[in-house]
Amino acid sequence: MVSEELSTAPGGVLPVLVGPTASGKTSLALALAEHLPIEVISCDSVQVYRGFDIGSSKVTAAERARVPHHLLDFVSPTEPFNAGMWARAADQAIQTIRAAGRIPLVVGGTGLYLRALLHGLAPAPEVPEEVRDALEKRVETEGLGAMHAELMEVDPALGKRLPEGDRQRIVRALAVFQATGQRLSELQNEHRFSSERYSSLVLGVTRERSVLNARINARVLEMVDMGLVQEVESLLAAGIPSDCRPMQATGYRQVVEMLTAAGHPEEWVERIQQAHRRYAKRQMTWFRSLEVEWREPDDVAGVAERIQRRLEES
RNA sequence: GCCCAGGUAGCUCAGUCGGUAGAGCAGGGGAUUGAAAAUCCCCGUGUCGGUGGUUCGAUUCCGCCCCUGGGCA
Repeated sequence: MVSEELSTAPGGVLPVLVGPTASGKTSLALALAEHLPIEVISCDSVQVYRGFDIGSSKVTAAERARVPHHLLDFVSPTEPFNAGMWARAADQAIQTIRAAGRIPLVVGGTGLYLRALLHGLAPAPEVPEEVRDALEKRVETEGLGAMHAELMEVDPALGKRLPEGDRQRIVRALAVFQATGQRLSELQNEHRFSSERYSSLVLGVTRERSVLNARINARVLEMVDMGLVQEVESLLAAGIPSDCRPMQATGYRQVVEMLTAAGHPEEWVERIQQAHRRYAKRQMTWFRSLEVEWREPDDVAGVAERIQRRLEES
């Protein structure tokens, strides 16, 4: 429940590269390394986990040998992890890279993590798992409606804002109140992502929707060829529970369902492709709300120059 | 060739006792404050197969034609 606040603002411009899944971020980042002394900080909520490689399109060992990557494989799949922890780890990585005289480049598509890094999070604590588990049980026995009603009692502002179906946020808000006696809405209102923790340059790449969809479909097929199912099977065999965080992620969840389905798991590949397409759509919603400077995915020289120029300005 | 059942949204279908239509899925948009690849919210005009007829009015009733599936020859 201890939380160092995310408030320090280290100097220097922080370049960031965003884009939906399969848009070509990784190749662009790798190519950029030919022009600039960059090290990549992965901003990805699944790639942080050890063993979740194929399904999360993690860069290969060979690629990592070419360009140093940070914040990959540093969390155990069963360990609690969250945006605040990621942002703190990213702060560290940025410092380390800068201390070595190199350029940190944040690359990824996890909107909340990026926001947490650039603007911090409300001074709300992490809540003990037990508190949340207890609330989850109550959702099962008493129903979500009752939980929402309770939230209306303790934190009406947030209760009004949250739809009755938003189980995750309702539980979170109640958990914060139980653990600290503070209303999450008040903590959030003080914060509002108003401060800039870094002066950043956010560049983005994407593709026309139909092209992106085709790339996503192809990439999922590649994952299957590379052994996505075997990856999941061996993780499960190694004792990683099927209900842990990363097993809920796009693609992994569908494979788990396919492996455990009693009926006929037909068309599971299509379902994974569809899940990724939908994910890309949600990612785009994050990026549209950011101030993103959009670039062509193959414009390596142009992007390198833009980053260079911005770093010199500061 | 004859008989039957269908032809309505991208798909599967519902429906209109005659007043030009709506669900699921697909798809799209949005939200997002320590689970975020998570969790949630919103969005349904389409020659109702074609064409004639009856009618003030036809996607709906009638005739013919076309297409699909099934049955009989």
